[in-house]
Amino acid sequence: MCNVKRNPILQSLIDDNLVSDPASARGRLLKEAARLFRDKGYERTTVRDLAAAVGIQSGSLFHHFRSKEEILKAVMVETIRLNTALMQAAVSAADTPRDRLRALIRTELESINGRTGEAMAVLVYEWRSLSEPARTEILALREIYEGLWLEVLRQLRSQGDLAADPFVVRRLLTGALSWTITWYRPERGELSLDGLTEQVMTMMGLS
Amino acid sequence: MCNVKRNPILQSLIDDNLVSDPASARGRLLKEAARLFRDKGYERTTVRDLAAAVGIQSGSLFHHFRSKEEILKAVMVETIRLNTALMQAAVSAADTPRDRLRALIRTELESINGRTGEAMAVLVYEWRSLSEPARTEILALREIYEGLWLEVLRQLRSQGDLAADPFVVRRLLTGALSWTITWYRPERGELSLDGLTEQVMTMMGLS
DNA sequence: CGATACCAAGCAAGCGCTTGGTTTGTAAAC
DNA sequence: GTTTACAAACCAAGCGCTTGCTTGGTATCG
Repeated sequence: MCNVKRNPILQSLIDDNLVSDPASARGRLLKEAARLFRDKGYERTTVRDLAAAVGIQSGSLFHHFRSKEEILKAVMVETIRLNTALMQAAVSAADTPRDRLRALIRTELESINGRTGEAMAVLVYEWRSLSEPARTEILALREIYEGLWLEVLRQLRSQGDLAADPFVVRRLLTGALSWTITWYRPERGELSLDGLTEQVMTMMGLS
Repeated sequence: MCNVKRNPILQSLIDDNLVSDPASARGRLLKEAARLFRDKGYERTTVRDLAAAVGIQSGSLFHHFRSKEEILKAVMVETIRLNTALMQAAVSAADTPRDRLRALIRTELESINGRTGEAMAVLVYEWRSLSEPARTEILALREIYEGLWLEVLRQLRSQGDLAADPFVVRRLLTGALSWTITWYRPERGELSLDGLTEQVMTMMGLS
C-alpha cells in the first residue's frame, strides 16, 4: 500500500523473504528488540519489555518466536543478510581498490551508526548470549561478509598501498569501526559520516 | 612471606591499598569475578557462580561486598588504576613521540591480552551493566588514562607524523586494540605482541 | 468455519540478597 | 600457658521477587 521510498536492496531482500518487512508485526518486533538489546543488553531485556515495546502481552510473543533466543538470532541473521547485500553493492560500484575500501568503510560505518545501527550493535556485542549451535550458524554467515573485505585489502596490498597484513588490518578495522557506536554522534554535526570515513582512510595513509 | 617476583608498579599500588593483593581473599575473588564476567557476561554470572569459584557459599560473598554490582565496580576501578600506572611508566620510559605511542599501544595490548586481560575486557564490554552513579565514577578515572594517549598523539601531530585528528584516532585505536581480545591468541605463536604492535604502527604509516 | 493473533493467569525455576548462628584467628587478661 | 573476649569469616536455609515460558480461552477476519 503506502510505498514510501525504500532502499531497493532492502526491498529485494524482503521480497525474497530473507529479511522481515519493518512494517509487519514480526519486523516491528525485531526492530524494537534490536533497540532494547543494544540499550540494555540481551540479558537485562525481559520478554515483558519486548512485548510492551510493541504493545502486546508477554505470552503473545511466543506465537511469533519459539524462545527469547530465537528473537536475538533473528535480529542477527537479518542484519548480516542486509549488510552483506549492502556491502556487495558498495564494492561493485567502486572502480579502484582504494575506492572499494572507502566504500566498505563508509558502508559499515553507516550500518553501525545509521538506521540499522541498533541491530548492528547487537550483532557485534551480544553474540556471547547465543547458544553454541546458533553461534556457529551466525559465524558461517559472517564469513561471506568478511571475504568481501579481505579481497579488497589484498588488492590494495598487491598494488603497494597497504604495508600491513590484510588479515590483521581487517580485524583492527572491525574493532575500530564497531567501536564508533560508543562515541560517534552523527546528529551532533561536528563530523559527518564522510568525514569520519576520511579520518579512517587518513589514519591508514590512504587519504 | 613468599615474595614471588611481582611487577613493582603493581606492588606499590597494593602497598597503597589502591589495588587488592591477588593473594588475599578479596583479590582472589576479584580475579575470578573478572574471568567469569568476561566469559559469561555480568548478567549471566550468578552470585552462586562467583561464590563457587572461590569455594564459599553464595551468602558469604556479601561479607566482602554489599552487592553484586559492587564486585563489578571493584574489578573496573582496580583495573583502571593498575593500567593508568602501567601506561604512565611506559610513556616516561620512551624518548620520542613515536616510541611513546608504540609503548602505549604495546602496553594496552598487553593489558588486554595478558594476565589482566579478563578484567580489561570487563572494563570495556560490561560497563552497560553499571548503575548511573557508578558509571560516572568510572568515567572520571578513565579520563586520566585517556589524557595520556591524547598528549602523545598531539605531539605526533605537531611534528607532522599524524595527519588525522588525535581525538578521532584515539577512539579508533581504542576499538581496534580492545577488539583484539576476540581474535588475537598470543599462545598460538603466529604473531607476538611486539609483532602485533608493529602491525598497528605499520597500518598508521609509523613503522 | 478455520486460521491467526492475541489476552489473562500463572507455573516452575532461578535470581540477588538476608538472616541467625557457628567456626576461626588473634591478642589481651589472668 | 591457659583462659577469655571479640571480631572477622563463613555456613545453612530460605525469603521475596523476577524470569522465560505455558496454558486455555477469546476476538478478529477472510
